[in-house]
Amino acid sequence: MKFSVDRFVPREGGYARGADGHELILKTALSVMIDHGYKAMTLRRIAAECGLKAGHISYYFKSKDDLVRALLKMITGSYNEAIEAMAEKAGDDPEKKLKNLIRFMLEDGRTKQAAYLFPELWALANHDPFVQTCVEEMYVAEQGHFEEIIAELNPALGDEDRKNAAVLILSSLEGVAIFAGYGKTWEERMDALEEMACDCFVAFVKAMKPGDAVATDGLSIA
Amino acid sequence: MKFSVDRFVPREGGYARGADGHELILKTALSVMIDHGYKAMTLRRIAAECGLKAGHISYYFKSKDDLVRALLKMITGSYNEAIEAMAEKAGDDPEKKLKNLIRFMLEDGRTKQAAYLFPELWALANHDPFVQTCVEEMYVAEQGHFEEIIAELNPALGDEDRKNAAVLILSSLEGVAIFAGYGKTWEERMDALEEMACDCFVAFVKAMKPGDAVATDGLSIA
Amino acid sequence: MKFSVDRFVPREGGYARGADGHELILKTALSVMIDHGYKAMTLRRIAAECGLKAGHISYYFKSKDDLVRALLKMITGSYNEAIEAMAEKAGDDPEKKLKNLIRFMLEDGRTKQAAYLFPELWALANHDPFVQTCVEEMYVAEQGHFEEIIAELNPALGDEDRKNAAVLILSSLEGVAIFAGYGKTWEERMDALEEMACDCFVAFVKAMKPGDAVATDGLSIA
Amino acid sequence: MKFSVDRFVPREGGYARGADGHELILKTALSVMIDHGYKAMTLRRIAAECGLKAGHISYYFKSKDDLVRALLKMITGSYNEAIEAMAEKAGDDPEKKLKNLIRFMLEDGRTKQAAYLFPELWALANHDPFVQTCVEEMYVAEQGHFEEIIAELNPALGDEDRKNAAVLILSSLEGVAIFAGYGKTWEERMDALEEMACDCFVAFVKAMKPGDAVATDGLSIA
DNA sequence: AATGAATGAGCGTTCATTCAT
DNA sequence: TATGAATGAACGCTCATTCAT
Repeated sequence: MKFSVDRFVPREGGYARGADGHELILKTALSVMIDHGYKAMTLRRIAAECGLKAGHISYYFKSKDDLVRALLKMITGSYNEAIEAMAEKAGDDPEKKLKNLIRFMLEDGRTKQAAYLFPELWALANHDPFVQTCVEEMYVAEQGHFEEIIAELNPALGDEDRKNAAVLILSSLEGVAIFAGYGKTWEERMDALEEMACDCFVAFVKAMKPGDAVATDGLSIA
Repeated sequence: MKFSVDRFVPREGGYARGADGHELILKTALSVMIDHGYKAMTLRRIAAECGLKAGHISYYFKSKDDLVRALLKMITGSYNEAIEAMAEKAGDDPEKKLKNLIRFMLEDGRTKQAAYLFPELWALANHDPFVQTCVEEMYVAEQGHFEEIIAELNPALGDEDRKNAAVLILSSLEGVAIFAGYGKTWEERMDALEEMACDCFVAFVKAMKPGDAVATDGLSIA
Repeated sequence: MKFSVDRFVPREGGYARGADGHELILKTALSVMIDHGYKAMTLRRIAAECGLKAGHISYYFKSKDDLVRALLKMITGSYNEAIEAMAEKAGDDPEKKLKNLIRFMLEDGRTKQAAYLFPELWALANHDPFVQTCVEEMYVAEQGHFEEIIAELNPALGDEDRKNAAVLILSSLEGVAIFAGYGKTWEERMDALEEMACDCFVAFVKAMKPGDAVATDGLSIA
Repeated sequence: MKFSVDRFVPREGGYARGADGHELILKTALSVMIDHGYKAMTLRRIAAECGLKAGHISYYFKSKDDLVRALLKMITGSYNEAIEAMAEKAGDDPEKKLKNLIRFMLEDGRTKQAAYLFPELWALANHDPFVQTCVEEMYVAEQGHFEEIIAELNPALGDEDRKNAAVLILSSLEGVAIFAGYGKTWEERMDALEEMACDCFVAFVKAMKPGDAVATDGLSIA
């Protein structure tokens, strides 16, 4: 399973004669943002790539800000769905589930979409509270998924330890995904990095000791 | 030691009137980029925050592109210097050195500068080969530093294993830094995350087995 | 018949609001160029004289260069049409036809339009290949018209003699037109100059001898 | 003898260490105007080609307008001198003198300087009374020279006839010079045009009849 | 639902000019 | 003399937006 532009579009289905206006525009906006960056995502360009005229976008979206917000909702909503879908269809073995999730996230980083989109989102989020909230919600959901698996893999852990471990793994994987993802110098190492990440984080979760969030004298592992 | 805006503007000449124009402008441009994002970094805004007029920026930088390039060189050059400085003043214990480096990177993420600047750079790099090259060079240097420490900590590792481990740790830390860095929801967890990251990655490097990049039957730790 | 600004703007569409934008803008641009020179023909000035705002010009012409090119095409196209129209409605007597053409060109020089426009075009042409080509094409057509009349007036002439005579007369008339045309010190002499030019060039063509481009022992006239 | 950039420069001679500031700047301004047109003749460009800085031009010329005026004075002054020099060293035969003058003017048109400079001057003159006066004065002097020769060649002519003939020939030659001069499509015809122009205008002057400025029933020639 | 016309603000840039040094 | 710093206006152009049709 991968995140794709098409996944962002379906909404309620039923396409009258091609795509619904909103969807077509959002889909096009997304592709412009991915291919040329947010700064190149002008209404004119979106319109041109839709086969529409610039002024017509305003019919669907009152302002560019509205469009951006709808776009963000679409993107993060789609990721939320994908995460939930993953959680449902996961098997029984918690170690396997964690590895699957790690591999899923890093595979996503190999797509142009993820590797080019997320830096834009992060940059936007730093200066736009709405974007920040959207992105945060998305990651909170992902974090919850990690927490569930970690709880299965090491049931002895306390709440805080579990949360922190989830955040560490989640954020690390995001880093690896955009650092060694699509188009990057380190892209060819991704296969090895996936295996390493699986081993590293599975071992870490297994080795964690409950009671103290951080073993002050070093972990007992090794 | 931290990276700060001031570190970027070391030279202080004996010029006629006030500080050297290039440095003042670059310093201001950087602060605008950090505080308001690249898309808000217009020549007029930089000029206004410098107390200059828009046209005067062109006196120092032939074009905005020139300014951006000089800015990039300044930023990455400064980070390169900081990394080298760290390498030189490190002690003897490789484990301590690795932990220091990990903490250093995550502490940097707690500064607004790093947390807000790097997403902008990554976004820019995806659509501007020059930025990509600058950022890459910076990370290659950091990667080299990690490799040296890893080689000391686990001398049995082969070249590829060592390189991959360095990339995994470096990119993970970048992810954690911006994910749980300045202004983010997870910022309050950063102390715990630092300790966890130290334990996780030190254990991982120690546990790595030479010969096969990944121990197929699970790591021997724990 | 005279060339006038209005002649440049023949088409009159049934558009929604007012005249067609392209034509209005080109017409205004022309009048600015005539009244104030090419260097004063800024988009803002054209817009202001149109009752538009500067940015709106870019809606009709992608760039100023595009506008200039369209303007050139309009000007030279209109002259080409006028020349053809003249050729068609000419009578039978070749001497009369030549005199008519001479008078036509010099009368044109008495209009502000011609007297002020052509020096701008020549200056532009020297540094802009596109303008040079446009202007050249226009003059080649005029030259052809002269050649036809000369052939009738002195059928014995060879190709080269005829061409050279046409170029001599055409270029001389252009010189007289701008030298003693609208607004010049010598403007009051134009009536006399027209008669003189007619006599001079008609006599010259009649007196030309075939075989050698130039009669080395002086012309046989007088 | 030709007009050349160097001819414009000598002034009072004695060059201290290279050229005097005024002269160097004017000379450079002229070459910029010829090579790139008046619209490209910016103070910055002149300064750069002089090896000076832009602000320094203002030390020599209070304003750009001052510079342009000095430049015009230099150009037309130099042409006036050349015309006088020609008049002095001319021989006895009036026909030869007229032909020499015609050839001189057309040869001048074959230089880039004349062919590129004069259209700029005419364009400027139409919108700047000072330039207009300068250029007019220059041509009045040339006209005087033509009148003298015509008086010798056809002493029976009245004042007005002589003046008009001078204007006709002078303006025609200016037309031919820039029309078939340096860099133009018709440049290769210039040898033939020189001969034709000599024959045409010499014959015309000789054939002119006194008493009526214009023979109302056609000239008696042919 | 869709377009073309129009606006106003802002962009990066260039220019002539001023002025202290 | 000569320079570097600085200004303010204008340039061509792009943008989001509005609105009548």
